[in-house]
Amino acid sequence: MGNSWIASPDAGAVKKPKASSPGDELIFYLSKFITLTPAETKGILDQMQVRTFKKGHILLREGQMVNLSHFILKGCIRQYYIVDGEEKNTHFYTEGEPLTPYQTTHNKQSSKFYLACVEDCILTISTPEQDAKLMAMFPHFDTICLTATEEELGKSHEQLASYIIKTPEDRYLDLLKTRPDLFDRVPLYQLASYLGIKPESLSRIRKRIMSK
Amino acid sequence: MGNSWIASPDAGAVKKPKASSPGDELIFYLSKFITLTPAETKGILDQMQVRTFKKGHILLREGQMVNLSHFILKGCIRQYYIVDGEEKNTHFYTEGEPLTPYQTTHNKQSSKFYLACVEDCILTISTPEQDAKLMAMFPHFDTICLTATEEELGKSHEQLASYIIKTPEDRYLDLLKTRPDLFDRVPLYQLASYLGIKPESLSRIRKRIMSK
DNA sequence: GGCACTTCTTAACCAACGTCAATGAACCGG
DNA sequence: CCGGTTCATTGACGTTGGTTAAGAAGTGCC
Repeated sequence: MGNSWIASPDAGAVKKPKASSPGDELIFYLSKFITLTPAETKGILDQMQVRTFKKGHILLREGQMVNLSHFILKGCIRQYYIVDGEEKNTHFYTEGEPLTPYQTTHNKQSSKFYLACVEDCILTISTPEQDAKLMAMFPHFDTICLTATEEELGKSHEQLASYIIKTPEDRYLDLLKTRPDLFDRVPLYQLASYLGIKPESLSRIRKRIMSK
Repeated sequence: MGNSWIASPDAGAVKKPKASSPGDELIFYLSKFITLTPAETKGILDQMQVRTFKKGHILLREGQMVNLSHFILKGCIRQYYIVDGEEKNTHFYTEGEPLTPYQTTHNKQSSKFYLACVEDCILTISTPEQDAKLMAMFPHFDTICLTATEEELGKSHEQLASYIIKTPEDRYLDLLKTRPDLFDRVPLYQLASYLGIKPESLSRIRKRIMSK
């Protein structure tokens, strides 16, 4: 609603050449790990391909072997599996997060999950070839990627631990604290499956908490 | 039992200079990602520090800021949190797996979990400085690490998905299939917490399955 | 406005896990 | 061999989540 970046009414395909602000998000992310020279910053922004996608657009389907990497400049993307005809959400990615299909890229396996836009999205897009080009341009770029990936792995381990250790109610309260924005962007029934429960149970948990 | 590698009776501290077979495990692991030249193989093995640890030895405690990396040549290590005085196991690492304390290393945070030897273990040990030295010796070593870390991240995402999607019974059956060795090495009550349930529930699940 | 669709909530009933307590098997040390 | 410890199992009972069905609130379209 009222998002000035979404100019075109058709789904996707609007190329955004190094516009002023969207690239900043990516540069900010990278500068968490390394200090970029102006030349490097320019090189990255010149390389950068940006596209918009409409709410509901499916970036990746089960069985596909797409291996594009994305970085979210604006919007929200959910990862989900379909089990017995039911969507099970396992991740919500938002602004400033990288999105790499590891299984597909390295093991030449087809994807087991879906990726879909929860809202209108602005994403960078890069092929493995483009990534390799950037690596070649900037010698220490793979060190950045290693650090970033290790950070993601640490987060993933912590999240896994929270599923083993905590109750769904605990996880709901955690999510309220750590990612309150999701409650304005994602319907509750999708967050329910992310918490590992059914929408009816989430309702009961919310009711239970209210009366405390 | 009858493990000829465990020669010394005291906990840890037995340095094993590039002995014949234990290093092979590490070289095999690395060769999954890259073809090593004989010189590289020798360099890695020369750098390699190996120590044995006795069953029950705690490698890392909650609150510590140790940042040693390990690679398991022999044995089994469990990662666990202590919540309300109870141990909650979140990972079991076995032969041929790397063990890096990401949070501690990068974010200078103290560890939230413990690492303990389930059995007598033979591990490589390396400091961040030694890792950096290897990186400097072999230009593409960080690319290997990136690939390995991305693979770990993919696995972690899949495991997280299994907790969101599956029932404890499903996870028990999965574990029987994918890591049957754990049932000979790890007591059931520890596997129970790994499956996200209490030992009593695991008993009931096993009984339920028996009668089918 | 009226209708369809989506999303969230509620209720009743059942299945599964947690809790508490007790039992028994296997193992270890003296 | 005995006594203590660890580990797995079982039963009774309470709590929580799943299932099914229904309804209410909000949204968009004709």
